Amino acid sequence: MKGTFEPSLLEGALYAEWESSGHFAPAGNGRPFCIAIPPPNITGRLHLGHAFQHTLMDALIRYQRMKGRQALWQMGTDHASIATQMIVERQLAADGISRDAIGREEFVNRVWEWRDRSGGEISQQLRRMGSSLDWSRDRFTMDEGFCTAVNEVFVRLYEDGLIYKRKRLVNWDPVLKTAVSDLEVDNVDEQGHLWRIRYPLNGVLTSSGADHVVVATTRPETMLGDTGLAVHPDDPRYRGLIGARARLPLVDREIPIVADPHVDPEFGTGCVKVTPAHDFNDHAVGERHDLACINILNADASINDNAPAAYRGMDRMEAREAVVANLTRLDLLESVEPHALTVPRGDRSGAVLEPWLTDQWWVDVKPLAEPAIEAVRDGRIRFVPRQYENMYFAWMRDVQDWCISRQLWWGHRVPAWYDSQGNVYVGRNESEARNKGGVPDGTPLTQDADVLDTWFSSALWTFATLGWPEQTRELERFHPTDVLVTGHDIIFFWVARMIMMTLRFTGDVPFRTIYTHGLVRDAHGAKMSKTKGNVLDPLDIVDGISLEDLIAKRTADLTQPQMAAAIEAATRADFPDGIRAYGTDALRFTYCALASPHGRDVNLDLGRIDGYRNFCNKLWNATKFVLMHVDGDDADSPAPLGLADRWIRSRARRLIEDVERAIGEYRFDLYANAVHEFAWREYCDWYVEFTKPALWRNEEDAQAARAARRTLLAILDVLLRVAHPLIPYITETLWREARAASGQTPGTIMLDPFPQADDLEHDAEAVASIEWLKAVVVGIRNIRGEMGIASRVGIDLIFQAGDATDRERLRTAESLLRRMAGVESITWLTADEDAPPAAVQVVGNLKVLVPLAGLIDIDQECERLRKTISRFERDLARSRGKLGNENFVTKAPAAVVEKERDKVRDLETKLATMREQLARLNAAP
RNA sequence: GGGUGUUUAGCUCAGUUGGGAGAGCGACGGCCUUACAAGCCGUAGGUCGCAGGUUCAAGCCCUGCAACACCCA
Repeated sequence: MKGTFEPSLLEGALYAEWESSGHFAPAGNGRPFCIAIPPPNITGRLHLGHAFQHTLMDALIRYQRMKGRQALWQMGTDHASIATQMIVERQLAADGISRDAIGREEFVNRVWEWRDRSGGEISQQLRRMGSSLDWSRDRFTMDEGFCTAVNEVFVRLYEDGLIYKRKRLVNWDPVLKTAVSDLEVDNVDEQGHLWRIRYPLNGVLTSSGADHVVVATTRPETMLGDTGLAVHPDDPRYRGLIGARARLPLVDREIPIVADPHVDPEFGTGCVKVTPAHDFNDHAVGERHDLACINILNADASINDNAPAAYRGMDRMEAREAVVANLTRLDLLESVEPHALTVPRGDRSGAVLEPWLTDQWWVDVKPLAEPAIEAVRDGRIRFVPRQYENMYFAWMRDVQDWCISRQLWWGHRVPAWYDSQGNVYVGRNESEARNKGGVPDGTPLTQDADVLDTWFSSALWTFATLGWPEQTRELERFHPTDVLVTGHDIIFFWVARMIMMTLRFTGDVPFRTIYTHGLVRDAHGAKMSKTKGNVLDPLDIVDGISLEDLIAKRTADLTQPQMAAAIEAATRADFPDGIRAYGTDALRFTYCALASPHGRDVNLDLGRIDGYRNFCNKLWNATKFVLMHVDGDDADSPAPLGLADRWIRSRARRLIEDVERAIGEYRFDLYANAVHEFAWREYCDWYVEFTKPALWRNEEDAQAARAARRTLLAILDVLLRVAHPLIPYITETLWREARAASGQTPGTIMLDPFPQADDLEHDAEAVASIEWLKAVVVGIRNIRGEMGIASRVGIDLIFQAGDATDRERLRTAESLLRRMAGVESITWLTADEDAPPAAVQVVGNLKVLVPLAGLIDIDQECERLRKTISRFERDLARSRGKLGNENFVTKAPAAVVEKERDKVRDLETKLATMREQLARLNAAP
């Protein structure tokens, strides 16, 4: 094995080979295991959040594949109706083309062209992350089969009365000129104003004798559509006015004053204007009191002809100024003051949304929600972590009807047709609609112009990707899928709707477990956004990027170009040297290590990635070491295992057990930590060092050397396979080298069985002996470190006291001890023999003495001893205190009490030894 | 306003039916020890947000408060 660890040299070629060999497709006869990828939008590039999610899914898939299951990771992409249409429109606009100019058909063609270009980029990024997706089954939410599924679902829900068309208030985006669902509304706290306006009364006076009432509003322009005033029925200020009439200023319309218990007497003056056509609450009030509903807005939120001529054609904000100016002129404006309010904005366009009365298609969600709630309640679907279940229940219990039509061109067109009288015919296609409606062939029908909400199609994801509505083999085999890995931000958008639709149409759940992870944030915990200029492309971490390129990337195409300077400064501060090439494995390992059990957000810190890249390097070098010593002959010639060999096998067994448990609980952090800890702290730091004496004395003890070589190789093999789901590239590379070195023809680690704990025996005696040895070695190193004894200086070690076990352990481990602690000679004294002045460590009943002569400063050692003694004294006092407490002794479990007694005995022994040693040193010349 | 979560070492975070406070990074000191300086050896550092309560025993359970984050209205 040559060279150093260089991720870029091994990743690309390996993936291409895996893919072309067909290893990503499910194979074998094992129990099926399936994950459907949350389909990335075709709109853009993968971000760090995707990469995080895909790492976790790939780890699960690779693990299950190695466990022998038929593992399918279903690939696919989402057409992302609004987002995609916006992007393509923007690109056309840059060329001076408007969507209206080229027409619907041509526009949709352009989007398909764009999708064919852009979709490839996403797949390349997914491949670079090592994702073992089954590309041969790639799906798209607008491919032919998916369109069939969408129409099928629409028609069946319509026939069951769960889809209906109705004129209702919707959230209207006046920039995109489409309805959006409640979930697509961002409620943003903003600073605005509260205007108090006088509405003259018609023939009555208020209780205080005024000829008008004052109405407070944050949106004065909507008064053009007012059709009433409302007060609380118990509000004494207005009791006499209920049923009376007021005159609407500027419009000169007579409007009634009604009493409604939903009016908040505390807000403003306690008397509110009612605009049923432009406010959800007012709409409800209007319906309760039979008030007229006057729409004053056009689709672009300009004022329409239902308003007085003076305002027609004005934008709503312009109209607001005009209304306020005119009220002022008429002396009807009592006051205006700053006021904090919540403004509804479209999550895509950012535009202020208007409640607007339009014809839309709706899903009656309640009947779908009940079985979906039940599926989670009875445990057929499990959330990990658990707490998201509450959020899910809360939302589902109070779920509102879902507006699924969008006034867009890109998406699934609503499968409904109209004749010239406006009668509607719903069918899987035009001819079915015509037949079912009994419409003669000669009568022209026009299809509904609207498309469906993107989430309507993605709600069918798990079963439509497997072939539904046809009853395919894949559907039978892989559905329900096993686990959904997703962010908590789309539980309502997507997860809940998948559960509802899947239960309805397959009679089963879409998945058994929902693993929700947090969002990936930057190292400071800030949400990544293009506007803030703190986004990172996962591939820039994999491949590295220079500072200047990163700045250029972050400041390109900004919607707010004035931010460029600040973004550049922040980028320079965070990445003074740009980003080095960490490789995919290091990034993946970092993601797993940071995947917390609480599903909370992940702050991605380059320092962490750096550490895990070093870990990959460590694996590389460890393998290099092993292969330097291995020769193919060992494979078939067993040799009795030495102490260290038996110890590391016991440890490897525990590694497998720990990892199995961790992945079963979706504890990717524990998985990563277990691998890291074992590979570095046990295999490299101790076991590799233990083998060196044997390897170097090959001539004298060929058996021991062979046992060491075989164990080095066997455990490396286990380690690489255990780590493979996390870090696929380097493990595949090293595993092949290792297999080749032992004379085997390697296939792929991907399909090699995951190690089984039962193939490795636990040897309690070996573990105890090595733990003893480590305690002695660490004790000596501690003295070396604190006394500044260089490692090249050999030590003439003295053991004193101790028992037969200590002697036996020294006998079996002496050569290891000499090597690990730099020991020249070992002398064993009985407890009553005189030892020369020395620094001491106590291991059980055994004193480990490092003689001072020429090496150690007596005062320094005394100081060290005093420190240790006082620490032990504190511990001892606390333990004695506990044991002195009768309640503790009688009420605590016997095991706990006994443990405390052991501790006291141990501390007493150590303290006695150290005090004696201290006295001796103090007496020394 | 309602809900959920978080608060542990300088930083990022673990802490598994309540039983001796941990890791990584960073800091400090020492090492070019024949796999690895992307390394090796060692050291320091915490009133576990605050105040109560339950218990022989609380980072963990209960109550209240504070700060922060997110979801919903």
